[in-house]
Amino acid sequence: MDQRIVVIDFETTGLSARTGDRAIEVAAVEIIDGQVGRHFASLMNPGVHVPSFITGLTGITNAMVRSAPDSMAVMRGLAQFVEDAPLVAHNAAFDAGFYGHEMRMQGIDRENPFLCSLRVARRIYPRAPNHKLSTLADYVDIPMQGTFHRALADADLTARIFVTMCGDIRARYGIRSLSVALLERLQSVRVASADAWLTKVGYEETAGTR
DNA sequence: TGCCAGGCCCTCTTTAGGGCCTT
Repeated sequence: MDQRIVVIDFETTGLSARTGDRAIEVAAVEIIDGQVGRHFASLMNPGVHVPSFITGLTGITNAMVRSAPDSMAVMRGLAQFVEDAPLVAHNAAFDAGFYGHEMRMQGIDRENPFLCSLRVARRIYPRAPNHKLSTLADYVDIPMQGTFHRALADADLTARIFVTMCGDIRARYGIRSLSVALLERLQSVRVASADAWLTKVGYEETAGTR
């Protein structure tokens, strides 16, 4: 894939922006020419309390958030880093919800398309024990660098898993031009028929170059 | 008062239910 894409991960106060939860940390990692490149990462202060459960899960404390830049500054920096790139997240519905919510709260108009590494993984690695980020890292033999449930470590790991998945798709099915559009199509193919669909796509691409 | 996320995905389905995944 020669298009610049950006992997994004939020740490938040809970599971839903709609019920008042807010982002407290964000990281974005770019992928260019199939290689992991620059990153953007920051804690952010939305002015809300961090629940003890979240501190236990992430290690992010109320003191850390209070001394962080406010949400406006961080989301502006994130918008500059992301630009108009397609975004990738593990369980994208979650991160897309917070991305849209936090951008709107700061008056920033962004409509980046999202790809879901979880949905792709379910189709490419149907035999994995499960499709949690940590399990997938073990399954494709990628070591974690950093701490789970911190934004930069999770985004970087997601980026390296995504690059590996794209490489496996190319190698397994003979697909050379692995575009964002093709991955969006793959996400909508039923899990049970993804293997046959990718085989067909690879065959058609090979036939088209003869 | 009682409840409190929500989209994806499979199956003992489709007039539904429950597990998976994210924090």
